[in-house]
Amino acid sequence: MATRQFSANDDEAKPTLSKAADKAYEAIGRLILDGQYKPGDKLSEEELSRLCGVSRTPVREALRRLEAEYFVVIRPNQGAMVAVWTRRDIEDMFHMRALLEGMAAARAASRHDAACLVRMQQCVERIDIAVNAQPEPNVESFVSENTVFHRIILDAADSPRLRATLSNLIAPAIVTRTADKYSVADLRRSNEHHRELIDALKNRDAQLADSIMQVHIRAAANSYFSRQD
Amino acid sequence: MATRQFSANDDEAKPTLSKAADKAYEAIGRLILDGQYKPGDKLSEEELSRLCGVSRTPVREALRRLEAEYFVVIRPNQGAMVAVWTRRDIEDMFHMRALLEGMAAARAASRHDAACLVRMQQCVERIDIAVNAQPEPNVESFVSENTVFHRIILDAADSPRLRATLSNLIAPAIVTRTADKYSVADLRRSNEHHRELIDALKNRDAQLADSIMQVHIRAAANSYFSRQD
DNA sequence: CCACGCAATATTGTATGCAATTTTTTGATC
DNA sequence: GATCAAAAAATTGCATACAATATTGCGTGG
Repeated sequence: MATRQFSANDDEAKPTLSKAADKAYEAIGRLILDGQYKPGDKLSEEELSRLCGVSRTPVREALRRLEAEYFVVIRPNQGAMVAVWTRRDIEDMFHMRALLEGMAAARAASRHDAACLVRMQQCVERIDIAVNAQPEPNVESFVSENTVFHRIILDAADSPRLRATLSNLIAPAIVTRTADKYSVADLRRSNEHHRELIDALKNRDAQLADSIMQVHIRAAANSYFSRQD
Repeated sequence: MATRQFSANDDEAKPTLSKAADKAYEAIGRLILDGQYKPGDKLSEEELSRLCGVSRTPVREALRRLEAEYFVVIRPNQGAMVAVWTRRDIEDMFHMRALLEGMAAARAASRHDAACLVRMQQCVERIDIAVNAQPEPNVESFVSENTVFHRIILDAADSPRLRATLSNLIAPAIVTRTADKYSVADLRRSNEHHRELIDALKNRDAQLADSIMQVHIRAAANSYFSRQD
């Protein structure tokens, strides 16, 4: 749909990434994630078009997409800059995610099929491996498997609108997550929530699935904020 | 921000609507709302650029914005078409609105100031007038005042992210509302909810405000679906 | 030395032309 | 007459040139 993970593959199989606008979107997103441009930095169209190897037209389109996903802020006649997220912005996004992913979980409870549960179970097992890796947890693997897990539920919810809305909230969250490390205890508890979720879905308990998911996201928010400030 | 109401004024005072892209956005939005293009219809860039009196470049930008707001669907290399909303799509949007506007109401409960309440009270009174108009309710006035009422709460919630996300869900709802008439009973009940909301906000009861708002939106959804299908 | 205004510069916004892809038409074959 | 292939037409995607707006630097006056 509208959101990509800057490297994870998309909905439909796309033969190539030939589209210049996609290339720009991908490249700019990566530049921001990698910290080449920091929050508040100006994003010059010409500069980006040189870096991306395409003209300004697709760069502009990419910037508009990134604006819709809260990665950049565009002011008329003044160009784009990397969005600055306050603590409250991030809190609000966690809060909204909690509500909407809770809704997704509730819907998934009544719509999922057996294949979903199997795939979710596999995710949980891979997350276990990532968490228990020595000498320290494999955070990268954790994050990617966690993303897949949530995506399975979102797909099972089978609501294009919910999916589109949530995508714009989840993508930014990935940024913040990959940036730092969670404690091992946090990671373990997170995966416990995943197990509970699978059980709730198995029992087709929509209300419970909703609640667990909300707790799950709120806990992630707490973990996120506990370490730094 | 990203969303406009196709005629209602925007956040900041803008001297003119000189921007070609804005003009295109406005014009195309209106063409869709007025039914000149119906759901599923192809939106040719060249045709639109002629109708809007601007070149294809700003038309393309306008179409991308409208895509973000679920008004149009764009398929790569195949252009844009007016989005087709299934009943389930609309239900889902009401559901998401209920959750997020509930969140907004809860936040507003702890943040609002006196001026907010006064303005909301004025809205409610104007809605009363619209509802009781003879020989039949003034639906247009009802819709516009209702929009203002909800906007006041959203502003009081003071969350840029919530505001941006909700804007994309509310704009489409306006389309569906203006299209048909609600019963007088529905309109009255809706305004009763508004009064209850003001009371809850006055008492700084976040939980209650949340619940009332959710009921309010759900009721609107029911009214919407009860008449046609 | 600072404030203000104006010119010079740089950047965004729009129009147009060309390339790439899709859609339609046409015609040949079964 | 139907089916498929290939060419022609139309449309989207991209690059470039130009116009409009904002920013910067300089000079003048206080």
